[in-house]
Amino acid sequence: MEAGQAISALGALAQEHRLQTFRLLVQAGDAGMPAGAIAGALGIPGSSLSFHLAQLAAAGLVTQERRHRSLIYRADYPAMNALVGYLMENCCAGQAKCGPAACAPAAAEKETP
Amino acid sequence: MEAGQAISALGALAQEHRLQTFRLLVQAGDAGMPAGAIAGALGIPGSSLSFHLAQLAAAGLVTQERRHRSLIYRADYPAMNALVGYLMENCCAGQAKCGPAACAPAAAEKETP
DNA sequence: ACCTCACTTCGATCATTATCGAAATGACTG
DNA sequence: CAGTCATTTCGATAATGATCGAAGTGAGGT
Repeated sequence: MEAGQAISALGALAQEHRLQTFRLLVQAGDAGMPAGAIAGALGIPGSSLSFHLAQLAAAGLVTQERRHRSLIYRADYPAMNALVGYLMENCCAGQAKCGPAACAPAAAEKETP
Repeated sequence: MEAGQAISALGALAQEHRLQTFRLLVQAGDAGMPAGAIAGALGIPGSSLSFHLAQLAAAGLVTQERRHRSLIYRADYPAMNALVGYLMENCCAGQAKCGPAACAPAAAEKETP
């Protein structure tokens, strides 16, 4: 992972509504959530949420897929794993038992072998 | 970890020079680095670095300790672990093999049993 | 006790970002 | 093929953050 990507991702998460959104999607797992449901859960107007979802998508943290009339958003687990891996890279000069994190729901495993 | 703390920490890391600083300290491990050495490594004026170090400290990501004439900064590993733990909380609705990350150099172990 | 050096605070300027309602888009449904 | 509904784009406003030089602070050395 490059520094610029990491900064984008961290900046995307450093905002109340976007962090809530991302955690919501992380916990939703493979099922994802439609934009409207997220807006409802956070209690913010759709236009505001759309702005935040665009930022998360630009940072590579979420993906979207059309499902009937709704757009389903999902957390991008490989991106999340890459981000924490970047933060902890060469941790403690490699001297200690520093385990990298890894999260992979069933359907995302293809991207993180 | 509370949401406000996580947002502070993510916001603190979402900046080129602060991210570089933090990663430098993560890799420096228990030894830490004096402010002047960091400023030299990044090529930025001391006043700018001081501003960024204050933000990292306010977010709880680094600690400082006086050592002779220098101030030694160190990454706060428990805070880092808590942050990634917060991001991955209840990941995938708990259905998958989601391992939390943990990094602890020798001298920091007391804080993460 | 003074002086020196490492670092921080101050003040001003510039740039980026969050917010929301209204209007537009575009894909499914009947 | 027209209507409807979920979502995005637009435009304007307000707030927050980054930058740097100069001046200040305070612990250590001599």
